[in-house]
Amino acid sequence: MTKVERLTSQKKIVLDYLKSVKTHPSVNKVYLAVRKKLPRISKGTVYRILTNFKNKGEILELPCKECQRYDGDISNHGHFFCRKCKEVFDVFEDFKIPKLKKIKVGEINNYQVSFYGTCKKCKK
Amino acid sequence: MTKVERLTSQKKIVLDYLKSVKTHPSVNKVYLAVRKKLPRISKGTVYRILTNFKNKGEILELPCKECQRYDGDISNHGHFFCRKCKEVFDVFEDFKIPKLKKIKVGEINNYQVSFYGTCKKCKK
DNA sequence: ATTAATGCAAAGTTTTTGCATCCTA
DNA sequence: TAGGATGCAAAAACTTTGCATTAAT
Repeated sequence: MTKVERLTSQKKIVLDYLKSVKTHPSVNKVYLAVRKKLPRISKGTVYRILTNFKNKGEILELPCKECQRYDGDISNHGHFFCRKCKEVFDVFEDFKIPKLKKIKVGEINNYQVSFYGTCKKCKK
Repeated sequence: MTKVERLTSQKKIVLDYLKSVKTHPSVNKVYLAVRKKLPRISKGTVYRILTNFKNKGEILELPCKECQRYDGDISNHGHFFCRKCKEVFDVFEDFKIPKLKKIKVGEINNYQVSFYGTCKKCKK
């Protein structure tokens, strides 16, 4: 028998919160916000729910603060992250990012394009 | 007197390693690799050196595994990360990523474009 | 000789996990 | 009422930091 996922009030409230907000909250921010409605929720649950929604593609995890991998090649190329095997591949296909040094929000030093999906090996 | 940075053998070997390799090693991978040449190097030093090179723009930190912020808006838009105030902004400017469902390395589910720089407020 | 950088170990932080209990389907 | 999800707390994992010592300039 295949496992059937349940919709709990914790999940509903976390998702409502994320969908209602225009900021990009951290795990802790989500925890603090949700706790106003569900004072007994635990951080472990918030972690589990966020991971769950992320895996289903209902929310995005942003590539920001701490990132665990480094690249000595700082030339202009993208990265492909395989969700299955966690491998990282370079992407040299050309994608046109406008050479805007300044966009509305501020001045750009550099940018990165990250692709997520399944690599050829895992696809088989 | 302004502080003058020194070039140590630890820094040289870490950078050589990152520039010589086509993979995207984690902090721990770097540590293990470099330790073959410098058996007494500590992990703390590797962290310090990687942060140092990253800040100088000599290496890239990739937006991969765990990232601390989430976005309930999964529509197609980019993000701008201010290096100063750590704020995150949405970027709705249009950048043309080819609608390739399959590129050489695998099948894409989604992608993100991340910009790094200084936001207007911090620029002043 | 100065003093920046390292190694070490301890402290701090973040994330995961085991398990009894709760509650959705 | 079966078993997926939670709350709690402990463990694991990851990162930073203080300080004595080393070594680049």
